Amino acid sequence: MSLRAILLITLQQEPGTGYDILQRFKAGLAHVWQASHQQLYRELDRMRGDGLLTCETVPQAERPDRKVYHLTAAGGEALDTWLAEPLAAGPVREPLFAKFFAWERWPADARRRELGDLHEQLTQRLATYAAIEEEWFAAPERLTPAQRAPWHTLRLGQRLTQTWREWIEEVLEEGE
Amino acid sequence: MSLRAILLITLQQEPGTGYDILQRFKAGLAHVWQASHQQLYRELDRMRGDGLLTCETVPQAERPDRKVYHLTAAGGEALDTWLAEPLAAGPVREPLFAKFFAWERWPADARRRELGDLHEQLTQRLATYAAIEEEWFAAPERLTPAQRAPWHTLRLGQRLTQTWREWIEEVLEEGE
DNA sequence: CCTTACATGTAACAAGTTACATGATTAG
DNA sequence: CTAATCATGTAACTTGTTACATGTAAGG
Repeated sequence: MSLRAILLITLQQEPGTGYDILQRFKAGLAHVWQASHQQLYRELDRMRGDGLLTCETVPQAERPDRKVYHLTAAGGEALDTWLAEPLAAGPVREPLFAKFFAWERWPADARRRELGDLHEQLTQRLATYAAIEEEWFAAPERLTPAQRAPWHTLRLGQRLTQTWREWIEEVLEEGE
Repeated sequence: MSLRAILLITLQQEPGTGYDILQRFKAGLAHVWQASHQQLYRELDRMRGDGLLTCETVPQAERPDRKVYHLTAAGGEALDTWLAEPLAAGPVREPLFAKFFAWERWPADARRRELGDLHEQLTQRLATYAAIEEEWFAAPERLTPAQRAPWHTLRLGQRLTQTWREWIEEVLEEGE
């Protein structure tokens, strides 16, 4: 259901094609959601079949037709229903943690390399977050609540990433 | 591949049946991995088919036979291969964040209820973590590295949970 | 010449969920 | 009587990944 909800939210803000939505994901929702184009096209078609969306085909010269999807009234209701009911807690699945349970078999050099690489990725992610924050949320106190809401998600992303990074540093220090 | 790796690790520590593995998940691996019994039985059978496990059927009176799975040499190699290569970063998918991008449509009371419930769940989880820590890791400085490794995963779990909880408090405060 | 942007899809597979099914034993 | 523990599975479905497929136009 989550992908559906994401698509309902995206299309409620503005109608668009599968391709458009992918671009929006890359631009602003990347730290919130990722999906492949195959998933999008399949899901959009199903949602149309379920009456949540309508599809308007816009022919183009020398290019495939654009299929612009719009939210229907039923789609809006489905979104409101989803927003109203609390989300079920997802299952815990942390593959990296599994390696810690096979510590003796996990070669020390592979471990240092893997944790080091991860540390670097997290550092990079923090830089990306900082750039997004500077560009969009430079003055959070002057934003409306609705504008500040996405900023909150960014802030949590930052803090979780920092927490991870500190932890990696500690683990690496210990196995000096 | 991750479920496979988890099963290889679990069975490398000690052979067992699907049912045994589920119990072990509940006992000690719950903050690392969760899987349903259907997933286990299916995956164990496939792994046997791929030569990673052997299956010894132990008949029992008045109960279904126990199917005890053991790691084969190929299974050990598969595990070592998995440990040696770094994990690919998983995609980001945080359904709760999506609601923040539909802030105006998200009713304030539903929001407060959902965040409040989540806060409570996280508090409960922290209590569970604390109990596990007291029971198994009371004196971490006296543990061997291999024994301390699972403790690290618990520590990160604690800190991530705390980070989440603080963030929820801030969001709730703001929408007073 | 090569890559990126534009714009859509099919097919097969892997992973995970939900529902259904069986059947004895033990504890409350 | 009810629920939990032991112990296994099948079937249908949803979700997500990977590989394959097509074709133009613009920019370096």
